[in-house]
Amino acid sequence: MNEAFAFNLNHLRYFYEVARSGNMRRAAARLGISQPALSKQIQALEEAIGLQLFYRSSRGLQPTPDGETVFLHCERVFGHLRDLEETVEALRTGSAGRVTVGSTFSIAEYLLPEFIRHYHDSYPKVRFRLVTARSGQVLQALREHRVDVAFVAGRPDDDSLVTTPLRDNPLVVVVAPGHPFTDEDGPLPIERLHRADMVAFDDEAPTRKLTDRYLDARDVEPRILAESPAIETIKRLVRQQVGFAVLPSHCVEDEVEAKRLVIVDVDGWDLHRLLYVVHLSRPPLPPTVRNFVDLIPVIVPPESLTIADSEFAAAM
Amino acid sequence: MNEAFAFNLNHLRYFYEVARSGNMRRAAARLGISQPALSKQIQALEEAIGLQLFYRSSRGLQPTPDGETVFLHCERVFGHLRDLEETVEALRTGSAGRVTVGSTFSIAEYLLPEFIRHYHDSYPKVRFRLVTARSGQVLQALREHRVDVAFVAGRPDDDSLVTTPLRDNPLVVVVAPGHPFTDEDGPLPIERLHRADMVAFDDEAPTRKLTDRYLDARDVEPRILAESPAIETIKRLVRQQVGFAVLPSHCVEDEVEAKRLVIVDVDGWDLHRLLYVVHLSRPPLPPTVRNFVDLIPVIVPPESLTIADSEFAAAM
DNA sequence: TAAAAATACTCCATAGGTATTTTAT
DNA sequence: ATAAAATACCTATGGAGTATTTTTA
Repeated sequence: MNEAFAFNLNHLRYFYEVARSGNMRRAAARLGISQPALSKQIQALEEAIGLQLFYRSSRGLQPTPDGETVFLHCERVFGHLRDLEETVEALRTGSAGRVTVGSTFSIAEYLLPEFIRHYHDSYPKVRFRLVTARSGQVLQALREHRVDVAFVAGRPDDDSLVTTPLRDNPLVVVVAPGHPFTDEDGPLPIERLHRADMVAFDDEAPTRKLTDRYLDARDVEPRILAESPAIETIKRLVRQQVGFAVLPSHCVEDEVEAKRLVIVDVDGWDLHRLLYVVHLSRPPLPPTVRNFVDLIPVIVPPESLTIADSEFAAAM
Repeated sequence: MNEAFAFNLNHLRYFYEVARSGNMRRAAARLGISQPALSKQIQALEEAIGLQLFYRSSRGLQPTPDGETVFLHCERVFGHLRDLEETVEALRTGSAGRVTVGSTFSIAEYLLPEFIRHYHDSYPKVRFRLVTARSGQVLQALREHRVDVAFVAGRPDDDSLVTTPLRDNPLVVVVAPGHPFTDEDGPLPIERLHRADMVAFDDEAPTRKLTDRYLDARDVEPRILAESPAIETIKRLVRQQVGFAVLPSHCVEDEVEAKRLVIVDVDGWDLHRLLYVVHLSRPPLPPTVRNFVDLIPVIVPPESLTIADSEFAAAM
């Protein structure tokens, strides 16, 4: 079945050192063991593999031709073992390896590139894999070890997970320039959203659920003309004047800057959620991942923490 | 100085098997050890290299990314170790390796090709190295392990050597066709060699010493016109009518057959020596060499053994 | 609750140590 | 006579066993 090796690594190390020095006393000293111990192990090796490996004389030991052959093989085996040790060392220090990140689409698009670039400056040999999905799926991947660390919106209620608040992430009402909401003088009363045309995430998306909840609590029920799981699609529809949308503010920064979208100042609007970095509480994070997580610049206004968070958790 | 490895081969074997089967119980069974023993060793390995190698769950174990990396290295290391084991196995059975043969010029030229071809039929993967020198040098090479086996003329008196008679090897008087010795009607009286022109080995050669002794004992002293260590040179000189020579009979077979040399029937001529296969009594012969020696076709007429032999030994 | 791994403990095989003998030049 | 390896004998470590507990799905 699964045969053990006839020899072990110490046998080979000892043999190698004796072959190199041709002298048991010296070899034993270099190996940090006694001469008789070494002598015995060399004999044990010869016995185990059934070959005479040295010519003995009163001047020391000289490898036989068979010994020379074994010697060459040892060099190759040791070479690979040193490779393995170096790899292990790199993995242990986190200077090499791979980090698999799971993230929602929006975080992957708007925050991760910066985090990865930042980390990469310090650890250029570590490679990245990115898995994007909705928060729930990302967390499932985390639990199944398909990703090392997850970026999600809202704190998952699972004590096998370690969650760290990452960003306060306001959801804002956006419309295209020229939309009736933009005519308003002063803040838009929230009632104006009632029955208004809206473009929304599909109803699996946590953001959609959160938004529905928030509007419902304020007796606002928009007319949802279009649904999509893709932010880019939603933004495009809004720009086509299909309706308003509620989107994470960081996802519309560029368009607002370019005046392709407008954030509507809805009276009393205060919809937040927190973005979280999440990893498993056990086993301990591998060093690469630990380093990555430690280098993420966390920016959370302290006052925004509890309320928005609990509200979101309830919506999950 | 010379650092031990943080792990041993069993650690790697165990890890490998667990990673393959994802199940300690099964892996332990395949490895022929108990589950707790395996569990402990896997933990010891993780401890030793400082990396978490598996995700544990109640459904078994799954390698971490670091574990996967180590796994790939294991495969390479095991590949080389299997190579080493196969090589050792081949050397042990004698099916591969190298035999270094030391031989006198004449034996190397006239007998060895046949021996090697014969052996090669059974062991095609074994390579040969041939070292040719005079008997004394060949035996010295044997003592210093520079050759595995020696072919020499005459039994060396050294009880660290094992000698096996190989061939009875008559030394014969040869001349070119047309030489005066060939005019004789019936056997040539040995006195005719006295003062006759002769081509001889140089005076370091054992054959020369033996011949000198033999002739001297019979009060014959030829005039040595030319000396050479090389048989081919001597034969060429004889064919040029420079004189007669005393040569090993097996060295002149071809020329006698082709009538380029003639063996002279000297009255009462009876000069023999034995050719020997010699190896060291310790250490035991490596299998390749053992097989080679065992396959040498030894052909010695029993009656020729003792006398010729002792006479030669005295001449050494 | 069932299936798996981890722990607790006991035991023994063996690698290694010291003292000494043997071997070869 | 000397310098080396081999042997004899003892010790202790760690790898492996059995019985049991812990964990998680």
